[in-house]
Amino acid sequence: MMTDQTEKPGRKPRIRDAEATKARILEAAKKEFAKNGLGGARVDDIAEKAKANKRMIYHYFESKEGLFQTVLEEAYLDIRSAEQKLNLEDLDPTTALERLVRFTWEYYLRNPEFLTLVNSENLHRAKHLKKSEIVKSSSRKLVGMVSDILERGVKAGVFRHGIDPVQLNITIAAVGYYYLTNRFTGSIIYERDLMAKEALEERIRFNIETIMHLVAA
Amino acid sequence: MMTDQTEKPGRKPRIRDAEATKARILEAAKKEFAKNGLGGARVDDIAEKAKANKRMIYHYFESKEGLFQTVLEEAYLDIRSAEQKLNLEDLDPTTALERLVRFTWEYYLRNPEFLTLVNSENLHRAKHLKKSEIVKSSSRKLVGMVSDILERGVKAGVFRHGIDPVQLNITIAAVGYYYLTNRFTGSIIYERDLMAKEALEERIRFNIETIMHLVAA
DNA sequence: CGCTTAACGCACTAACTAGTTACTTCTTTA
DNA sequence: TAAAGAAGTAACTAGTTAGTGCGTTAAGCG
Repeated sequence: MMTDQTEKPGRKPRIRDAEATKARILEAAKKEFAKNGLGGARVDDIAEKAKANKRMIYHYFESKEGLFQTVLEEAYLDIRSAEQKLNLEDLDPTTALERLVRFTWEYYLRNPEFLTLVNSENLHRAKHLKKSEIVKSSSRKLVGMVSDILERGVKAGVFRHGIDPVQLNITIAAVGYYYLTNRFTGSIIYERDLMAKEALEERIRFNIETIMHLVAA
Repeated sequence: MMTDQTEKPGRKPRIRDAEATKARILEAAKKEFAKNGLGGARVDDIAEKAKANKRMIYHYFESKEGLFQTVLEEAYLDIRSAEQKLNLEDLDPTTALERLVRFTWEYYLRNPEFLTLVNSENLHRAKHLKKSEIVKSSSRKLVGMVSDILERGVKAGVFRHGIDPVQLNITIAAVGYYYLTNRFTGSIIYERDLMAKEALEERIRFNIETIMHLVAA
């Protein structure tokens, strides 16, 4: 059936912008996947919230899983690129390490979707991330950064010798990640509001202490 | 329609055992929820794997969410009860703390469903756990245990003063939990098999070091 | 032994869900 | 300016899914 739209003066002509539509879909998808997981997210809801047609999702991303993979990859690239911008190599080792711990904490705090996306990906045994070569190479840089800080610290006599940069990296992530991803069950188990302003401040202080005691000479 | 079963000599009469059926359903549900999350798990699959009829799930647990809540509650009670059996109050503070760190790690390692169930519950903002009074009270005992170890350690001059037992508790959980729940993405990011025997041994050693340095006087 | 109660099972439904078909409409460029 | 191709849409399909209605069967008890 044909509708003669020139007859209706009130209708707005659709503005076409592939990149903008793609970006809206990705943003909506990130929120939905983070809120409900890969299995719980609904393609129809994502389309609606992106103010796009569902068909466009399949046009740009092939499938729901293809969309998830893109969302996940972008999330990893975002945190890795933010880490690069810290310029830790220009700071003395102690300051650099503290800054990384603080950054990691604040990134998780401001981007809680990242935590949920990673959890979702682990539920699926990382089958989407496996395919992403660029995420691997950007992660290598992060390990290199921490490795460099450790070496400089040992040379300066402020850090102890023999710490594995990968283990340290994991631990820096762990002390923030666990607290924040489990903030709901944690608030019940420990009977305090883990997301209260003072609680958050106390936690980052504690985390910095933990890491500093761990590396101290 | 009526089937005269006395005519068929080969058929085995169903053995009726409400408790056993309930237990089989719970066991199957734990596995399914852990594998696929609350949203991804299928009630039909749970029924099949429990060798029970789907109708029984609704008979005993009212709904899929009711079943999830029971599974989750049992999981928490199991770890809390295992912690109680450690008898940490009979050990000197340093040994007691190391034992708790090791126990937590090994529990997570042997019961990976626990990690996934907790993740799933946090995706749902802990709405099921909120209702469970018994989980709260058993968690209070855990914090009390750590609190006691810390106090004894300070008195004995081996631990430093002023450490918050809740923060310590969270950190002990964190360093194991993060590593294991993110073992799939972690193995890609850090380009090593995090679940290899030596990797696991290295990690528990590192975690004990982390906690010991943190509390050391 | 017969009766009640609780365990159990089949077959169904109403709502949902990922993905598709078959179009229309806008934009660019030869 | 016309044609081609890309962006966008609505309605549909085939398969799933949580939850139920209702009948059957075993076990315990007076």
